[in-house]
Amino acid sequence: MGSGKTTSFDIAHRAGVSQATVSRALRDSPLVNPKTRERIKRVARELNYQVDRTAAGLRSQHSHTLAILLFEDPTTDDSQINPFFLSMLGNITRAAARRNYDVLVSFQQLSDDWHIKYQVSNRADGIILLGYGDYSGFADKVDKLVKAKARFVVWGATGPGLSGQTIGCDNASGAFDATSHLIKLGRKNIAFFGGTTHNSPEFRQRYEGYCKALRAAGLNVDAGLQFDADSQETAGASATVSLLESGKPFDAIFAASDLIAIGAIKRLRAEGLRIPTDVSVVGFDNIPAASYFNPSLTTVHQDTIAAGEQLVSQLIGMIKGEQRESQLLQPSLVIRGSCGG
Amino acid sequence: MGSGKTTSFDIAHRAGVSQATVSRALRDSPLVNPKTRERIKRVARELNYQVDRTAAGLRSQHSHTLAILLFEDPTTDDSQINPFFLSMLGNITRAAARRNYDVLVSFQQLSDDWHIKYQVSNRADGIILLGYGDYSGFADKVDKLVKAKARFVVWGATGPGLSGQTIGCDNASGAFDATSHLIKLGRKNIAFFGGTTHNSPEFRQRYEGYCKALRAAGLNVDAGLQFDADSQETAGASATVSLLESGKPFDAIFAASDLIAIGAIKRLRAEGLRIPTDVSVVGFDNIPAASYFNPSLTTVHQDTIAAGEQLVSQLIGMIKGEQRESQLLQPSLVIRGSCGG
DNA sequence: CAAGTTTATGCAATCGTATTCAGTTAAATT
DNA sequence: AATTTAACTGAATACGATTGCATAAACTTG
Repeated sequence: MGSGKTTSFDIAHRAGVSQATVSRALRDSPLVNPKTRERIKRVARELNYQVDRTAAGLRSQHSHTLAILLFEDPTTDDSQINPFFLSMLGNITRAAARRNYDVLVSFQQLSDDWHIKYQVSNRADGIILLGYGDYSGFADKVDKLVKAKARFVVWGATGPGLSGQTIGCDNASGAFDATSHLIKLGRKNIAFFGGTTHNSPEFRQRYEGYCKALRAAGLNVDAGLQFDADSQETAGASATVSLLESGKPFDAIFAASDLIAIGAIKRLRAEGLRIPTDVSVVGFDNIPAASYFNPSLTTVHQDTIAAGEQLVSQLIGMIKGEQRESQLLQPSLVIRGSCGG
Repeated sequence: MGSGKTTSFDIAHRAGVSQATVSRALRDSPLVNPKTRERIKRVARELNYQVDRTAAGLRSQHSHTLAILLFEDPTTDDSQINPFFLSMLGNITRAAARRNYDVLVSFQQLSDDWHIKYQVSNRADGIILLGYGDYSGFADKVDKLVKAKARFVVWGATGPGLSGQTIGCDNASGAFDATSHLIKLGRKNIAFFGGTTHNSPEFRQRYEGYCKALRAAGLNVDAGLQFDADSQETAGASATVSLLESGKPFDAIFAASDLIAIGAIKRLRAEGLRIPTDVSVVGFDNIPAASYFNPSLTTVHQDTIAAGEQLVSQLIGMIKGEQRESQLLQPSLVIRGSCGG
């Protein structure tokens, strides 16, 4: 008669069966007679009963929950979050929902002890790691995850020594296509904006794709045309300044992210250069703003819906004990106004 | 000597105390001797021990988790999620993280039994409801939440009969400012895009602010200049078509969302009209794309960082048993290119 | 019809922590 | 010195499900 919450005991009593049978019935166990099951379910519905997921989780040792860990550029502080990852986040959540998994979202600084926090504290059955940025020290922690037998998938590149499952887009191929397109348009001096050293493996792969395209067309790779930039808009602006100051001739820029491209275009405009007449620009990611920008931005599209779907299905597969291989998604070039032609 | 996970018993044994003391020490209870506490904490660290949140939650009956329920326009299916809400989502998560709360994200169709699902199943201590869209039947479910004594806050307007705590921006005031600005620029025939009837209370409030501004300037409110539109870009396009077909003269549009505004501008352009020379357009939300759009979009800015902060602090306050009042955030007009002047 | 199977069900033991209640010292008070 | 008080600690239990094991009834089968 307690005013407490309804438990499986209450509904067991009401249905004239044991609590164990209630538990089984609600989970559609074949062990319980169909008629009994229906009766139990009806009573449960009448009492607005819902299984206490905490208790269930404790007993069964899994939470039916996936954790998304989004690693932020520590530099970014209070500014808005990279729209590309927000979009990923949304699509992952949807994909998880389709499979009846809940999603726990968490922003992390790379310095944190995230590798312990979720692996052990039983909040999630598996982890999805998302993020650009400086991955130094990242591999170590991922290794700890592996050793702890945590289930997780990483979005991004399969870095050196990065064990575990990875879902990523074929950055090199996307960059190759983008650069080749610029070459096809007759551009000869194509600059690359995006870090190659301390930055993310994604950016490095994009640089490699860029180099490959140049070589494939018989053009020289001029290291002096590569400028560091993290994924922010401001980085695009400063890279542009560096480029201009270098005095090198250039007629195109391939930026490792849309935000970099946008930052660059704004800066170029401020200097009186016309896009795409004087300079062709191509970005990467195809964030929503890319199509709204003026000029609309030619960019490499990553299918975040497919990516979310893949990440989730991969991770859930691993949770269920299946053996899975890393996957590479094929990006596609979206041609818009910023490159001319 | 089980190979199982480390529990509080393991560390109790290792530290030569009881499990109860371990539990207390790790939670900084004043009941345990400082020296003992330090020793316990050290052992815990050595063993990489983390409290099992599931077990803790079961025992203490709270999860230290907030759930975000994002209500989607059922029309939207697989398209991308409204960037405004993605941004809210990000900022809420950050605000929650600052207070050491985890965040559970869930997309819901309004038809679902969400009102039961989270209220009872103990997944979250409190709920944040987000979403535009048709709120019919929404109030009922919110009432059920209230009756079930669920802790929750709603983002949006305090609708009729919408009990419970609400955090929202002052839509009427934002709309008033936006419309007044258009009037100040000399526009006389200002259309309004956004539903007034079956749509969200937010949109209705924005319409009211629009009307108020017209009246305050001694202008007529012409009901024929109001066109229904949900928050999507396509809706903006179709509203534009309707407006053009109506044959009414117009020199400005106030759209209830940025996406509507963008859809409208694209359509107007396709018809050969110049923005802002022929038609001034103002939006609402200040999504990232607004500043990138061509022409850059004049819009009403909602501070999503402050909103996230408010929602979380309010909700956690309620969870802790404090009495809280609904809050109204002040939006601000961001003047850009699309309105001229 | 006896023996073996299948089908449904209940009992009771977990899962790992938080917390109540009852000590056991050591310090303070009279 | 006797007694109260304060400061810690531990044993035991509760949280609400899941699940291995035992068992009874119903059903096959030779």
